[in-house]
Amino acid sequence: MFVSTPILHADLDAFYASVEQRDDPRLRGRPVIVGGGVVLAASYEAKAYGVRTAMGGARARHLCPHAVVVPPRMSAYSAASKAVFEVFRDTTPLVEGLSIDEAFLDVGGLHRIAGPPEVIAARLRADVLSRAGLPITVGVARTKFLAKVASGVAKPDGLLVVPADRELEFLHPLPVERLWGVGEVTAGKLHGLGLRTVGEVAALGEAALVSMLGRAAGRHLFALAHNEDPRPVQTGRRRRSIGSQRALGRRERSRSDLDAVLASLVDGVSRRLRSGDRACRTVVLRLRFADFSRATRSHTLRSPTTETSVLLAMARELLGAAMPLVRGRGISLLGVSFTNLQDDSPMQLVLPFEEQKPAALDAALDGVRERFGARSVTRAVLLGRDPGVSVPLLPD
DNA sequence: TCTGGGGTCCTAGGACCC
DNA sequence: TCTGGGGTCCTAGGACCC
Repeated sequence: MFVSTPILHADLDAFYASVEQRDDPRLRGRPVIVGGGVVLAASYEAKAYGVRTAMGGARARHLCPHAVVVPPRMSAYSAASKAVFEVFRDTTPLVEGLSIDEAFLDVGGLHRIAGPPEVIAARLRADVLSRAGLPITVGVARTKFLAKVASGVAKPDGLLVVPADRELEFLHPLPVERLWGVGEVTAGKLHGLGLRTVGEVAALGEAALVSMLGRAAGRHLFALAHNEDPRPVQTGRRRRSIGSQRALGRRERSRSDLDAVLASLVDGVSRRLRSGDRACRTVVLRLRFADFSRATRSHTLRSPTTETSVLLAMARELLGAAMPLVRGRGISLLGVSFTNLQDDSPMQLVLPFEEQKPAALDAALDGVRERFGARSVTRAVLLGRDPGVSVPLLPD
């Protein structure tokens, strides 16, 4: 049935809410909302009342007054995610995580030992339920894109296999919102042209889509509507940025309040940066104003760093420079993210440095760069002749 | 009834270099 | 004295996803 490699898209159902229902039997069968100010997750019992992720908490409680609202327990979700990904990796080594609660699994080559994909998928669902106690939906298709569409259609607690010879038959009647990458804005533009199904989009030319949505988005949508998606399942993809943000509400904040929030954000993200053995070159400051307009300011360092002090100084400078934007509007959110991440594996090299001259030091550092193929040196320590003496050199 | 927190990718203009 | 075309990097903004 599958001419080429079948791909599974495995997606936990209402993940945070399911973890809460698993851990507290009193919540089972009842509408559960995770998160207070805004809905982080809603159980399917709550979704039946129209409660949706990202909805304001007040509106959600209005729609479903008898819902149980629980505060998020991120560490529990993180542990649950680890357990589920273990099941994934016991199924196949070719696992590409997309987020905390979903992944692609390449099960090509497993046919002989594990059976056809629909059997592998059914067993995966049973294993996740028995080992992690969580319901999961699996979509199976020839491409990543179609597998994801299939799991979306099959939710909740479902399994849907799209046979290779019936792909367009499955895809074309679906509403355009089902397409990965079509959100509110794009759907609105398509609706404006009277296009409601994937098949209607497919009938449109690529040029028309490109002129409406831009080059990449237009081509992407055209390809997906024709079920063209050659992307392989990729293991070992690394995170490209890390960040943290904090909503500040409506209240006016003093400059020192803002600075304290900024310092705690930078401190937290820097720790995560170091614990992941990464270094950062670009610091991005994110602001949201009382009217919900947004702005970002960024700065790129000449060499990557892991030092909180350097990163905080950068963030402070960006905030200072952005203050004129704030005037009269008030800040409702402050965020910091680090991008342009590079490896900061603890590689060390000791070079003799006999000549006490700066040029010789530069040459030694160049030697380190060359040896590791590194673009920069983020930390260096001078060791004295007396082994008890060492002097750290700060990055520039 | 106001709107969280974590990410990805793309675009477009300008600086700079060859 | 005037001037092409291509490439990379940085910055700001925006759409989208879970």
